[in-house]
Order: sequence, then C-alpha cells, then structure tokens
Amino acid sequence: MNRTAVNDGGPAASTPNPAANFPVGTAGARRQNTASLRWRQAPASFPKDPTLAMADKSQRSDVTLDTIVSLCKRRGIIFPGSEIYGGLQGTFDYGPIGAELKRNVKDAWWRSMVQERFDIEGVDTCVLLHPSVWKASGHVENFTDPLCDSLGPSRKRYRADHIEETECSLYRIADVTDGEPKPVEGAEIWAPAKKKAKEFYQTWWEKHLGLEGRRVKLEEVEGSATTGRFSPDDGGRLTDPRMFNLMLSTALGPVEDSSARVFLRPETAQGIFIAYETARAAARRKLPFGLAQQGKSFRNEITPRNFIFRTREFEQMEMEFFCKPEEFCRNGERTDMEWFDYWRNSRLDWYVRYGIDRDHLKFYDHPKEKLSHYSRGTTDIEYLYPIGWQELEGIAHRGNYDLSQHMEHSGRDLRYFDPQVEQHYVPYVIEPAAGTDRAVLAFLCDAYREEVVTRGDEGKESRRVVLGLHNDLAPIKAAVLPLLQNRPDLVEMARKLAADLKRHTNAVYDDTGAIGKLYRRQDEIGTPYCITVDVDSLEDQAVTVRHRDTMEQERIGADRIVGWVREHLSA
RNA sequence: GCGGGAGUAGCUCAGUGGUAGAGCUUCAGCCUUCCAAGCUGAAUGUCGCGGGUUCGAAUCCCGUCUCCCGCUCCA
Repeated sequence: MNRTAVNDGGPAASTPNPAANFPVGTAGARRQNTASLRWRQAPASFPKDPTLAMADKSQRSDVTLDTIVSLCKRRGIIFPGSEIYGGLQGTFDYGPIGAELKRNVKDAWWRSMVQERFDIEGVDTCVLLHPSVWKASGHVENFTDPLCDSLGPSRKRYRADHIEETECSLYRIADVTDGEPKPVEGAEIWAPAKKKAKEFYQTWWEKHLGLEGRRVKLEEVEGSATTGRFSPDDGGRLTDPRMFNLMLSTALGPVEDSSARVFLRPETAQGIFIAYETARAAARRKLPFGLAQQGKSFRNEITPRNFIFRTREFEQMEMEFFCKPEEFCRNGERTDMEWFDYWRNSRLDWYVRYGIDRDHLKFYDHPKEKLSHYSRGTTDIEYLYPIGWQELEGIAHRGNYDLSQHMEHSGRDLRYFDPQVEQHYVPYVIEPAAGTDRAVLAFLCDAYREEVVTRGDEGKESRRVVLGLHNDLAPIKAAVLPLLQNRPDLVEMARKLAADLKRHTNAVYDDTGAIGKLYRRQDEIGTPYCITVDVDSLEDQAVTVRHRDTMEQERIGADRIVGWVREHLSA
C-alpha cells in the first residue's frame, strides 16, 4: 500500500519533460550528472491515486520516526541487526527492554485471541514447509515480480508486466549539416519508431552531443528490429526484466547440491491451513472456530525501509477463523460476512484497548475491483505512523480459496461435514493478520510524548520523555529507588523490596543517580510505577509510589507494596 | 539495481596534509531528604575496509563495504 508515500517531492509540473534519452552503450553519456540532477526534479508522469493522496495528507507533528529510532537505540529497545559487522539491511534486533515489550504485545494478543475465547485454539507450525504448499497458495506464481530499469535519465524502475512491449530498432545519428553524413561518435539510440525517435532525442542531441543548430539524420541499423519496453517517463529503453522472487529460500539437507530447495515462509497462514484438519479433529471443533499462531516470516523485500516497519525478517500474529458460508447458516448464526465485520471491529478495538488513540487508527477497505478473485472483502487497519497512514493489520475474507487449493494439490479431503445440514463443504476463512513489529512500532509511537517540567522552587525547566504505555505492555512494571545512595540502610530496604516485587512482576532496582534522574530513566521506557525509599521509610515502614503519567506521589505501607503493585497492574 | 547523502568515542558532531578533539551519556567517589543539580576522577577510537600518493593521510587519489533518503516492490 503505497497510497501514502505520495511523491510530494517534485514540484508539480516544474520542468517540461524534454524526453531526452541516453544512447545505448555510451558510458560517457551516462555520467551526465547535471542532466540527472535536473531530471530528478521532473514530476513523475504516473501520479499515484490523487484522491487518496489528498485524504492521506494528515501527518503527525508530535513525534518523528527518527525520535523513536534514537530512543530505541539509546535505551536498547530495538537497534540495527549485525551492527558490529556494519549492519545487515532489513534486520533489527530487540534488546532487553524491546524483548520485554514485544513479548508483552504478543502475550496481549494471545490472551485476547486464544486464552479469553472459547472458539480459538493456538498452533505453532514450521517456518519450513513442503515446497508444494507455496505452489498451492499461489506464492510461487504471484510472489515473483519481473522488474526492469530505465536506461534513460530518470533511472526509474518499473514492473515489466505493467508496460507493454513495442517494436523498436536501433538508430544511428549522423550529422548531415555539411551535406555528407558524418556519424556522430557513440550516438546510437533505441527507439520505438523513427518519427518517435526523432521527437525523443531532439533535445538530447542538441544538449549532449554539441549538435545545436546542426542538421541530423537517423539511420536505422539494419537487422536491429526487435521488441522492447520504454519508460513512459523519459522514453528511455528498459533493461530486460529480471525476476525478483519475494520468498527467501534455503537448501534443506547437508550437501547443498543434492539438497532440496525450500522456502522460508512469507506468511504464517499457510502453516495453519495445512495443519487445519489435524488440529480441528484433535480439538474436536465444530464450525465456527479459529486457529491462531504467532511467528517469524521472511520476505525478500526489495527495499526494506522505515525502521521495523518493513523488514526482511519479521513477526506475524495471524488467526484463521473457519466459518460457515452463509447458505449453510441456520437461524441466528453469524454469516461469513458478519464474522468478517466482527473481526474488523474486534481487531481495531484491541489496539484501542491497549492504548492507541482511536483517531490514529482507520479502516481502509480494499475496493472490490482490486480484490483477488477469491476474496470477498479485505480491510486494512491503518495506523498514523510518523511516516503517514500505513497498514498495521489486514483482515481478509479469503473465501474457501486456501483450503480448496490445498485439497487440490495434496489430494486430501479438507471438507467439513456439517451435521446440521448433513452436507460436506469447504469452510470459509476470515483472516486477521497483524504485524507484530508494526504493532510494537505503533504502540511506541502512540505512547511517546515529551513534556516540559518546571521545577517548583527554582523555576528551572527540563524536558521529560515519557512512554505512556499500557500497564500490560510496559517492559518494566516497577522500579525501586533509594532516595539516597550513600545510606546503606536505605539501600538495603530498597533492595529487599525490589527482590520481593521481582517474584511477582518485572521489577528493577536502581541507585546510580539522583532521584530525579532515576525517575526520568524509567519514564523513558514507560515504567508505570517508581517506588522510593526515603529516610522516613525506616521509621514508618512506608514508601512513596510515584506515578509515571501524573508524577503524583502517594505513601504506601512497605508491607502492602507487592499487593498494591499487583492490584494496580491488573486494573 | 539506479541516483543522491553519509561513515571519526555509546550518542551528536568538530577536525581539509603535521601529537585525534568537544558536548552529552556511561562508570567510580564525594555530596544530595523526591523529578536529568553540583564537585572530583575514569573509561571508551583498527578515524568503515583495502590499496596508492607523500618524509608524514581522518584529511588527497583509486577501489570496496555498509547504512540512510528517493524510485521500482510491498496480504
């Protein structure tokens, strides 16, 4: 979905496109940097859907992606993978705080999708699946894009199947000003037709071959007629298409030559479909019911970008909900489309429940004409990332496509026998598929805020960075801090309190700084409660609990603190 | 893959041919009775990598790698 990344770069219709082109095989001309620079500002002649572009104009002013990236790195939440070797594009590692956060997101999903429900089971299927699975699912055929590049000045890349091939020939340019045709060094061009070629290259000759005011002639190189593709933007010839398969593959078996080439799953869903019948039978499930799964998926994204938004290795939280096609529903039973609707809303509510501002979420219903032939509806839940509205989760009504495909390719009967109607049929599937890393990023962006704090007596201002995470998502739930680090009795009491808390929740102890600094440290990673032990605590056996969001404090008996924290965390 | 930008301390960067620096962070000590205070001290660098020019290279040249941005792609 690139609807949002509108090419807001180019000034609209600045330079008229002079339709210049570089001749094939003149390396010198390709280095015309000045021309390239000018060209880069030319408007693309394929504006992406302008209406959508308008609708998606909204941007966030409260947080930038760079801010989040930098916080994540500084605090060891998430940082580039393989960093000590210079990094590996499209991979990110989660550090101590990030690992907790991600676990919490996954746990929250699992609780609401599996644990709290009576109609969904969890599964955990393999990353490596039989190669036929991807033939059946359509990934082998459809997950491969033929791409080609323009040799013209725009250097743009196109989907080969989006551009028609046309007849073309190679032309030589000759200078005929002085009567006798003199071939111009290196000036050979591919063009669809002589007339067109003349239009295309007029400007180019003059500018780049020093032929201003000269008369030139095009000679078709004999036997060069062929078919080729040309850039709609700059008229340049396109390279032959190269195939980009978006699935990663590996060799299964110890000896590479004789081993089987298998794919790493590009989605977790197919594992669920092929385990469907066994899981259903073992769990003794009737329709409707769902199978949920979390796990890593891999895609050879041509351009992984935007931090953890698009990476080559990523994690998914998917659920396949098998339900009855409408014609088999009895009175009062939800139809497939009603289930689709149910899951759309239910999934959006989940994000709101865990703290995302409702105004930062929206549905994007895929237009009917863009749906796959089997799909009866697809809705994206989009989140207003700092980079704009982008897909966070997709909810798809997949009809009976996947199970039917696997029936056909595997030869197994995956139909469901419905005792109510005494018929066999293939269930419909509703699939809410969420990106775990995208969810983590969304929660981070939505929780992030900066405040200016004024200190009471001196009126000194300082900046406070807070992650206002939902308690369930906060990586660390409570920090125990001694007010004075040079008082062994305070330190001892605080350490003991931290140890008590650690038996029940993820708590930490910290005394390496003045109290204000310790608070800020915890604010930055979203710790909801800080518990401070002061000198009075030794007398009255009470401690101060400081709330992250309000910075308010309250006094609680030390012996009640574990209960207090547990109670507040589950509230 | 193409084009552009960038690689110097954990972070942000300065350093354009002559002994590698600053601020912040981190750590230790002192101090400190609640919101990044102060003082003292310390740690941390194959200047992305390889080659060349030079008496001498972070600096100039060539090559190379990686990251970032744009484009193509993106359940």
